[in-house]
Amino acid sequence: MPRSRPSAKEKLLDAALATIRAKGYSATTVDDLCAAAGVTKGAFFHHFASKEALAVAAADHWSETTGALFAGAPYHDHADPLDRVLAYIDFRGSLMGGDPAAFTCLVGTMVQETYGSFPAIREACAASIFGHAATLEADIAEAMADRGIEADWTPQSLAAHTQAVLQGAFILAKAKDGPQIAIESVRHLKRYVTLLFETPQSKAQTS
Amino acid sequence: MPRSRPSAKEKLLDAALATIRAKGYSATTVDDLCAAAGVTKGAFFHHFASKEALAVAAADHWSETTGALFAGAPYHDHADPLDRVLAYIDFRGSLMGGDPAAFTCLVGTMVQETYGSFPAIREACAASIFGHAATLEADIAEAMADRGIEADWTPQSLAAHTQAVLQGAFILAKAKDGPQIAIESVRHLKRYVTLLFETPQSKAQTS
DNA sequence: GCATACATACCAACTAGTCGGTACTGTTCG
DNA sequence: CGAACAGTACCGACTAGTTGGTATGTATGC
Repeated sequence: MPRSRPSAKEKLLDAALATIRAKGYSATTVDDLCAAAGVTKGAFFHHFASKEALAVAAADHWSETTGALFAGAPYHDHADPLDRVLAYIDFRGSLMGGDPAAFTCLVGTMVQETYGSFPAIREACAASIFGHAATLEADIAEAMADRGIEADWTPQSLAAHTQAVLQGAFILAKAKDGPQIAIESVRHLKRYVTLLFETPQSKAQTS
Repeated sequence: MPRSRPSAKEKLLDAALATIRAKGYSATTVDDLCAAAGVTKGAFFHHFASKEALAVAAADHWSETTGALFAGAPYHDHADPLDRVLAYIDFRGSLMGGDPAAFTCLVGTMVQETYGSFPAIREACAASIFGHAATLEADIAEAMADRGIEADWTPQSLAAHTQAVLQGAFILAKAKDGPQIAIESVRHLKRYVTLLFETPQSKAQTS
């Protein structure tokens, strides 16, 4: 792993995370990124074939960065799988504070702007979101098995739902320009998961 | 109400809803909007002082359009307030189909791109989202009173949470480029609300 | 000497916004 | 009545600045 001083490529990727989270993909110019990274345009197009290619690389970089954060987070330490899921939700809530640009999701922001126009970016964002969701499925499945729950929903669908709540919470936080409303939605999510696993036989069915 | 043939202003606002939902705010150019509306640039800047001003007007137009849609929707007809809330959620799910650009939310998309750079747009989007959420609060409060529920959450917070789930569901739908995943999140939301009002004394507390 | 990693100068296309002008719709006044 | 006037809606060529991307040069390490 060559990590002497950060190369132009690494600086550009880090700058992309910060800048695109704050301004969005379309409004972020190549010059913005070069200025934020402290490199020149030549360096940019030496490492990335296009602005679109940088966005794909940034989504992958985001997956790696956040993947490492969650892999090392303490919520995995609980013995009970349901406790791990609930602690994951708490952990997500604990990350919410300060400026929305600092705690919201790069790929959720990017996919909104690009899904119709840049399929490659959309796919990279989808891979990031659902790849992360997949890390929850085993714990959810184990918790269901533990408690003998037979439901009309799957671990995959509940994992996806947690990401929907988080992404939606980020939008509300941006609209309100503060984290409080997002934290409240995360509380609702925790309450939902708690109720799901409390309710005997999962008698709550939906149409 | 002068509604002979649609004026340039109306055509531009309608074009803005469609185009910005598909491409985002920053990637939508004034020329795009003029072409989609079939008017010239002169007409655009005759009616709107700037692109930003159009976005604010478009958010307001969105509020009116969707406000009328929901005001006239059949979910209000249920006698029981909880049934009204659940029918609202079903109604939201029933709107999800086809291309994401056709059923996702303009203001949720716009606020993501603009919250840090265009405060006026952010405020218009926030007003739209939370104004809509507020239309649910009375039914939720009534349902709580009906069932004697004393909870550590408020009607306002549950109403906001429904919007978070919907906004997040839209993001997942865009990432997957299809409505199915969003519909599943809406089912989870309905299950949550059902469980909340089934659980006696709302014994599920969160930290 | 040769690939990699940058830097500098540059360009064609596009961008939001401007500006002088036209067409139409009433209103006023002789 | 009808001519003069006024206000609004709209047109489309234009511009100054920005955009993503390119062409070319150079420094460094193997």
